[in-house]
Formats: sequence, structure tokens, C-alpha cells
Amino acid sequence: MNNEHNSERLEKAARCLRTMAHPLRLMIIHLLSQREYSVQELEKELGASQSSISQHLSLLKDKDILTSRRSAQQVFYRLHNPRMLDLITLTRELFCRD
Amino acid sequence: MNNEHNSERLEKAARCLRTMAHPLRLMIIHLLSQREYSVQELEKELGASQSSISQHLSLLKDKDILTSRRSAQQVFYRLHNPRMLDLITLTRELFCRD
DNA sequence: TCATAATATTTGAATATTATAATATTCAAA
DNA sequence: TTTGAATATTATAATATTCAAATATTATGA
Repeated sequence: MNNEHNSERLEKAARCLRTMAHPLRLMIIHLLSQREYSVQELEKELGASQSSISQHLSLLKDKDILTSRRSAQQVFYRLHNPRMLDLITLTRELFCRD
Repeated sequence: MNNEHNSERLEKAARCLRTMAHPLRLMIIHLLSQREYSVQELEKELGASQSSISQHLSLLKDKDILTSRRSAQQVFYRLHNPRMLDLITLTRELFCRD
């Protein structure tokens, strides 16, 4: 086992987990697991400010959790890797029972 | 869908994810997925201070991610739910490739 | 009881994260 | 080429997290 490498991987995993570890961002990932959403659709669903949502989307995109495409003035976001939902599902199973 | 309830669950899931989202804590969970460890064993493995490790263990225990048993002066920790390892494995698959 | 080993807690300074308000950018239609 | 709609960025105040040093607790053996 290469300890240097392993510890880098742990740090990366931790950073990515931390990025997901926010209620609004979990909800965004949950919604995007069904279909793509525009920013304004997310605003309506989540009832949060435009600025806040845009910043959360940006964090998720930086970590390659989401990708986006622009269509005229709108920007649509979707999951980069659909398996991301597995992580949320498992998280709920582990932490949201009882 | 009960939105109040759902948002509570998201917050709980986010809190638990946040608790896991630290390199040292991920490493602790990884080690404990093999067998139980005493605090001093973890100190040796992780090369962190006693205080720091004890604090991290305490956070993980608060969220019911770990349990502990005392044997004389030593305290042994183990995973509360072995499936916790699945979460780490999946996290690595999703975030630590390429 | 006293000394010591193992672990836990408290404290405080450094750093990171969050939400909001204000401003900037990007694009399309007029 | 200006206007307005949609989104992004910046700045910043409030809050949370982290780490290590100091101190406290708990259990054992002399």
C-alpha cells in the first residue's frame, strides 16, 4: 500500500463527500437524478435564492458531480455520473432509518 | 411527499455525510471496517495526536457511526453498521477514479 | 491511598463554510 | 445597440470546523 497516494485519495474522497454534505445540495442531486433542471426550475423547487443556488451548483460542478449545458439564456444541469444517486440512496439507508 | 419530513431527513443525511467527510475520519472508518481498534492503535496507525483522534472518534460516535467498549483502561472502537464500508467503497469508486 | 496509563474534555486561535446583497455577465429579441 | 431575462460572481458578516495544548477522568496495580 502506497501511503502517500492513499492519503491523497482519502483527501479527495473527503472533499467530494463534503461537497455533497449539504441539505440543499443533496436535494439538488436528488432532483437531478430524475432529469435535468434549469436553474430557475431549481429555484422554484427549492425555494432558495438565485445566488445561493447558483453557488451550490458551481461547487457541485467544480467537483465534477454535475455538468451543465446552456440553451439560450437558460442553463440546464444534470448529474455527471448517474451512480451518484446510489450514494444518496445508501446514505439515506444508513442514516435515515429508525 | 411530506416536505417537512423530507427536508429533516435531508438535513440528517447531510450532517452524517459531513461527519464522514474528513480524511482522518474516513481512514478510521476504513481501518475499523477490518476489525476493532483501541485508541492507541489508531494513534499509531494514523500518526495524529491523542486529542485529535479522540475528538474524531467522539464525533463519529455521536452520529452512531461507531460504537465502543471499554476494557480496563483501553477503549475499543468498531463500526456500528458494517455497511458503512459500502459508503466508502462507493465514494472511492465515484470520486477516486481517473 | 497513590502513581500511572489510557482516554476524554475543554479551550482558543486559525481556517473554512454559509447566506445574502450587490454587481456583473451572457444571450436573444426588439 | 439597447433592453430584459437568466445566470454567475464578488464581497462580507455570521457561523462552524479543525487542531493542539492543557487539563480532567477513569481504571489498574503497587
